[in-house]
Amino acid sequence: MEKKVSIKDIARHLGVSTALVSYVLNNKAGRVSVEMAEKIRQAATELNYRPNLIARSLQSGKTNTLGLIVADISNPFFSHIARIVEDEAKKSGYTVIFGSSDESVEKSQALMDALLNRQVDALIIAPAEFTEEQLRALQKKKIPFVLIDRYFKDIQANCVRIDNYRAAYSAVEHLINTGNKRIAMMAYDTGMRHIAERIEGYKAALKDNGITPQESWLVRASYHHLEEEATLGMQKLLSPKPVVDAFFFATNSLAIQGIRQIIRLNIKVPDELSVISFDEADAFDFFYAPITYVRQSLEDIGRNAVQLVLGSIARQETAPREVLVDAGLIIRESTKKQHL
Amino acid sequence: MEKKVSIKDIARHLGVSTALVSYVLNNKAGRVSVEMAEKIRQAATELNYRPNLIARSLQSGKTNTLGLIVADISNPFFSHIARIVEDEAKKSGYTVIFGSSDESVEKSQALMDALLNRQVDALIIAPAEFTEEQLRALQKKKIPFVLIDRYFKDIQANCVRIDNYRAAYSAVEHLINTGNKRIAMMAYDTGMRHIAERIEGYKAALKDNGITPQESWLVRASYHHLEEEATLGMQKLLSPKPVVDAFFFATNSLAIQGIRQIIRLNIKVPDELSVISFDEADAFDFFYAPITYVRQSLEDIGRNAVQLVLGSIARQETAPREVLVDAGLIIRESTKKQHL
DNA sequence: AAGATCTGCTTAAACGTTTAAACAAACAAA
DNA sequence: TTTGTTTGTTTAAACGTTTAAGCAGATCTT
Repeated sequence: MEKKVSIKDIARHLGVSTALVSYVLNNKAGRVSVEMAEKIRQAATELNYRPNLIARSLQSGKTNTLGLIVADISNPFFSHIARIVEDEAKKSGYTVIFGSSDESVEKSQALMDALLNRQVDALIIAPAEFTEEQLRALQKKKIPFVLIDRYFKDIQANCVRIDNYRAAYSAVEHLINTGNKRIAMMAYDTGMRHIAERIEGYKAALKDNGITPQESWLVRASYHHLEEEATLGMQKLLSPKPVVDAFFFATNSLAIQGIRQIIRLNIKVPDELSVISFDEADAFDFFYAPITYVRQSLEDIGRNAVQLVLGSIARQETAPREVLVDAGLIIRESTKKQHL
Repeated sequence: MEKKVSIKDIARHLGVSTALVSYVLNNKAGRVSVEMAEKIRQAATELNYRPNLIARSLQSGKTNTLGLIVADISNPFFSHIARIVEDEAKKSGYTVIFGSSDESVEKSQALMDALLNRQVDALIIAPAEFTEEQLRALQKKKIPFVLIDRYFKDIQANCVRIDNYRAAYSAVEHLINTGNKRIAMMAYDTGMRHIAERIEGYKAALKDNGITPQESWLVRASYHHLEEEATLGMQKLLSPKPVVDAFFFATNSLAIQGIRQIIRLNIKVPDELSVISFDEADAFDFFYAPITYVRQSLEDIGRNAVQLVLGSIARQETAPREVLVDAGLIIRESTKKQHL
């Protein structure tokens, strides 16, 4: 690593003070002569000066960096958001450091520590379960942050999300309207509110249509043993022949696993089983009966999250804002029963 | 943002010097009394001291941060690598800042500047086309970096990749062995070497088997107009009926677009058309004829990249190393012609 | 008893910026 | 002419660390 050019080098090179150089290079040159300014700028390019943002940050207390905490950056849902966040942040001169919590309290804590030690100006977080305390700690330290996708009942914080209850309700309603009665749902085995509300929406839609939700219809799978538990759960309801008319998946990762089973068991969609999922996936288009899904605008989520949190930074303290983004049902073959 | 606790605060609190506190907290305590050390450590936890890594970095000249530059973090290929890189880096106490170059020379340059200004210790780069100069600049500045996935003929640098020629060759060979003669290929419209070598491998395999590659069989699509150009290119060869027996896609993003067309045109795979792609995708499993693909281990790529670049940091200057990771053909339905 | 060594701690400089305050010279106002 | 203001620049401190060097006091050597 070659010796880097600092403001000091420019100053020495021109025989002036570092202060002057700094003023010019930051355009805070209220009272610098035009000639001097020109000379300094020229020397800067000549010597190929690059500001050391670390030094700047130490002095200013701002890093112009956002920390992004998601469950798993390799999950397309989150990586897509990451890209939006990146672009939106860049517009305001911010850089993004990311980390995957792996839905673990400990990793989440470690991540936050690492990001905060690096003095990120704010955090964008898709929080893992049982991390309320960590969020409260952020609030106590007055670190601006915004939650995305997930949220907690007893945490008042900036949050960008959809109305999960309503989205799930309409999805299930659609299943009912297309002639399904025995409707199963697969959800993560978690108490997280976004999932809980999807389940509530599912149950409410059933009840409101005179269907009594059966406990056995609700398949739970844990994040860390998704494949096994999803497989097992699906088999119970689908093998040898489906005992339900339809399946509603609470996330796309669950749907991917679930549909793998549907393929393996050679169940005909939608005739033997209607299918609906949350979120998008290329895979949904490639299935012979393209999957109907609840679309949430990741663009809206990412953009609003950045806006919100940059706002919080700018005007110091603000009452937490909650942004609800739209979610819509994209209806396709997987919910079109032939006999209708 | 509440006042943060610094080493100075601990020192004042105990009436000792900051040096002593620093020595203890860094376990460089060769000559500190046990009682004092204990007192300091206790005060540190009591006051909830968190080291300011920015300050540490300024002093040490190391940020323990890696910059990751990919074409698009929302592309599963890259986001998967990002996750591996993240995990592998964390093992050595490193954090990752990422950015998407969007296959643009300018964005790539801007990204590098941004990352270097933030004093990242090294870069992991999937370089965009025509960025050779940028890489040479890095070499001149002696910034450690490692290329992944892509590489240049005239740049001697650390690099982790597969043997693209050979991988493509075997893929096409497989198509030939399963009875295909007129074999088309879709590739990005780029001179990038990894793509060029895949094309060479494709042509060589044809020639070696007595098939003369037709120029019209090679469909080119640009990154920025992928959808239109891929659509158009596919239609020329497939509509109204396929004039080729098989299609070989140079990347999974190309395959996704291509297969969309195959679905739209209702072409039967593999009977009317065999299909093979590079890289994995959930979508490949969901197609009625699961897609045969060339698998490269993203784990190997990510892990080796981090190892290589951390090695470069540690032992200052090293001759560039090139790591070839394995690639294997995963054979499935999309290349199993019925009449064989 | 005098020097040498060890022990436990402090001093102070450095990393590369920013920025309030000071200052000298030039100019304007009275 | 004196006083005041403006202009262009410098000084110096600060941000939170690390770390070489220094320095007393205690302990060991001979």
